[in-house]
Amino acid sequence: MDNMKKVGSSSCSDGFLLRMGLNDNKAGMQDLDKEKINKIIMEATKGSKFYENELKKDQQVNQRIEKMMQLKEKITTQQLLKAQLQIDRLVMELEQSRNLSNTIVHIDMDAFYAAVEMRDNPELKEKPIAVGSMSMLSTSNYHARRFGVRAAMPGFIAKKLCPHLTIVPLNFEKYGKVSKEVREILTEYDPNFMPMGLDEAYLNITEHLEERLNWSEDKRRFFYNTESTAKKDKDGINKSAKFNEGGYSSSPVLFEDNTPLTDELPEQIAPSVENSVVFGTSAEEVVKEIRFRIEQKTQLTASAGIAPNTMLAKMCSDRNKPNGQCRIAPERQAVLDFLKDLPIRKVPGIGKVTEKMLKALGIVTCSELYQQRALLSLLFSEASWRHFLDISLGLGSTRLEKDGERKSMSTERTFSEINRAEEQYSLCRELCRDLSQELQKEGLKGKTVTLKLKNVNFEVKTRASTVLSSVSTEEEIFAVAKELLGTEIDSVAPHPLRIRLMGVRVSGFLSEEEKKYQQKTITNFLKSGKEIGFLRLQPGKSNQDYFTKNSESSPRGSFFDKKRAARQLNSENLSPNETVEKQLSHGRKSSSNFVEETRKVTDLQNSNVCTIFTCPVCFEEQSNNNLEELNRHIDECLNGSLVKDTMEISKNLNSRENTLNFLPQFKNEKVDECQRNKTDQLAETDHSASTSDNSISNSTEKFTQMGSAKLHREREPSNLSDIARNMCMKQCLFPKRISQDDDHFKKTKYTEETSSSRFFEDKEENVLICPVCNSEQKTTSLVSFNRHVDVCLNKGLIQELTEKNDFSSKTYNMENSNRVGGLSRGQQCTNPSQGTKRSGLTNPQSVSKKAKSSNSKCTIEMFFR
DNA sequence: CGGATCGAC
DNA sequence: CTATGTCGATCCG
Repeated sequence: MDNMKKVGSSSCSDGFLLRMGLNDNKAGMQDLDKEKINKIIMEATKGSKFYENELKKDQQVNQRIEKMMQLKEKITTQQLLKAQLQIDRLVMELEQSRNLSNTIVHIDMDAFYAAVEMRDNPELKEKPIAVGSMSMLSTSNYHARRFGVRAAMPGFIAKKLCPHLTIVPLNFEKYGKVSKEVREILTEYDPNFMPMGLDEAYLNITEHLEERLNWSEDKRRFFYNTESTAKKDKDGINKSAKFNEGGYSSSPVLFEDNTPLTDELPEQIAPSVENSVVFGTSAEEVVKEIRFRIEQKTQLTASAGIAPNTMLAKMCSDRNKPNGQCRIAPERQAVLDFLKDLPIRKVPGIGKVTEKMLKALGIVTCSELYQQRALLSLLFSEASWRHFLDISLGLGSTRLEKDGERKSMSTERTFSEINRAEEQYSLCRELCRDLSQELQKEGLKGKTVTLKLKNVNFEVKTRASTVLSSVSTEEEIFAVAKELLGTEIDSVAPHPLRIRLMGVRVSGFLSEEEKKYQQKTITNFLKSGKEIGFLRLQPGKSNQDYFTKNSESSPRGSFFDKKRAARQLNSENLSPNETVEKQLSHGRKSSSNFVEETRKVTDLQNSNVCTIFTCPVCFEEQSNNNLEELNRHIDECLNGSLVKDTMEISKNLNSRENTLNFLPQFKNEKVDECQRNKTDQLAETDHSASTSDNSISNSTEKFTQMGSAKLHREREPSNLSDIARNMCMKQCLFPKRISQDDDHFKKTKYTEETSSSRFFEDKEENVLICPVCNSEQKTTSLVSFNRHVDVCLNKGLIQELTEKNDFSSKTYNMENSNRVGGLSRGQQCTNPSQGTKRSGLTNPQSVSKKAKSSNSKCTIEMFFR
């Protein structure tokens, strides 16, 4: 039996192939090798529009990589060392927050759709099949995979790879049913389990495990589904066995992993009970039990991963696929061992592009990802490198977060070329109808409508438009989408728009809070600081113009200018009272809304309930009972005191730079901000860090608030941790030293002048803390201090730092700096944050980045958010 | 905000 | 005979 299993599993080339990701060798002779597969695919692909577009996209990625490499060239050893120090601090914090106390399970049904189809149609067993259409396959069975037939491959190409391939059309209804059956089982182990699509789910079985300890054997006993087995016997249990490929044992077709059930169970099986099996109390046993039950119930097999967090669990479930399971023990070292040689591509969230970019840096495995952390932090956005760091440390989410509110909803359709405008419009309407139905199911309304078009050359375009009141009905959505579509049609006129796909999306949903004050009292309206309908009131323009951003006004033009201009016009033409009323009336449906809003305003005036308004411009509370006064105040704010006021705020924010830059920024919103490259950001980092750490905290707090659309003005106390403070202090020292060495910093001279230098300027004698060894250094000159720092660095103290952190030095051998990889920036990691919750801002770079980005937007338009 | 891009399935 | 999907999230400018 044991033997058979082993033979079964090792001769099961499916499993092998899947695990390897590719089938390069050792496969049966009818299998195609990788080269041959690629050749066939290439022949089928070459010359197609699709392929040309793929090439184009590929080149874009290559350009990005090239850009990154250029940026990398500019990175100095010093920068790298500095980054290394910062990150290793962070690593220590992350280590401390590592949470291994949860047991997360990822369940993944094997070749789900294909397996269901095979189960329901015995004729398909043993044959290579795929589910989908000639245009696109959703999945394939393991037999077909030997020919290179994969999910997301068009059927006609699959046919070339495997002429005998049977393609079964999708039948979601059926899969949904099966999926439900599986979920019924899962919910017993974790009522809050998180399904991911029809064939995957995460469970947190921590609690179950605890309870289970006290369970009697009976509660852990499960019976073979004799009925089903009997049926299978008639139907052909052989087929079943074959379906499971490689002769996984007859009935429960499980446990081909190295701790076969049979080894553990004999004593546990109560001799009196035939046809049953008792599972133990360990996590592995629980998962075996789950898989056993799934198979008994659905005749389908699942793979599973057990680990301390979701990311690891997912990667784990991939390891012994199909019909296998794998566990990462809740120990730090076990996690690191698992990751050591794991290709980054296996990590959820790392896709084709990210893989390629990292590969250009010589990074293929997770441990390399760790080794290059300093470099990555200089080349990628903070969100990206933090995510990389989480990955390389094996950190991930330890709870199954309720999927937050959705942020968008969309629908799209591919079809054969449509080029008649009329048809395009009706298609568009259809999409809007579908979408609106879905939206209304969830009771959602959104303010942004996006139209997506793919032309016959596979080039994709999206065009969005944000309107002032949220939409959800077919008519409302279509009204916006129609405009967008019209603009696109016009833009290629007199040629027809030749498209093969159209999609419509709605986003910008109202939050719960917003939904409430959508019930609009003027008080909430003003306090919320939400848009006020200035735009609509500009004479000579139809409202329509404002609903699509295609009117002549430059899209990047100053919001403020528009708003103010409109506002001024209003003031001239309308009494203050009317102004507010008008502001409240929402464009398009103005007549009905207007009446309604007017009534509300009147109500408001007649009531004494709300006597305090927050001015949306200056944020001062206005305790005016009457709207006239309020309007007058707003007018004043907008016309006169605005600039002054804002500058005061700016000063309050305690950033010299802000104040200095405010005016130019105000006049010309297109600050050089956007053009800064990553290296500039370094300068920025140093710069902000060079002010006192107090000011950093304060301004950070402040900016954060500003951005958050909550219009508080109070100053929050600093809440940076001591560690972060410390880091900021260190930051103060390094910029100076780097600025002497690095051309780039010379360019941004103002940085030094405005802040950094004051640490040194008038003091011939300083006591400075060496950022490396932490000892106090009396220095008479920067040069001598820097010399000390150099010595420290060269001593390899960084290594010590790492080792203190007890980072497996085998696994992560961080040779200093010589490994300077370098890349370009721009790569974004788009993975949903799977990171564990971390407290606050602990990284100077992040501090400055936040402050900076908020800073750049610290114009009046901010107040209108 | 708008547009493009990435990744999951 | 042809023929390469749908969705949500994120990030930059």
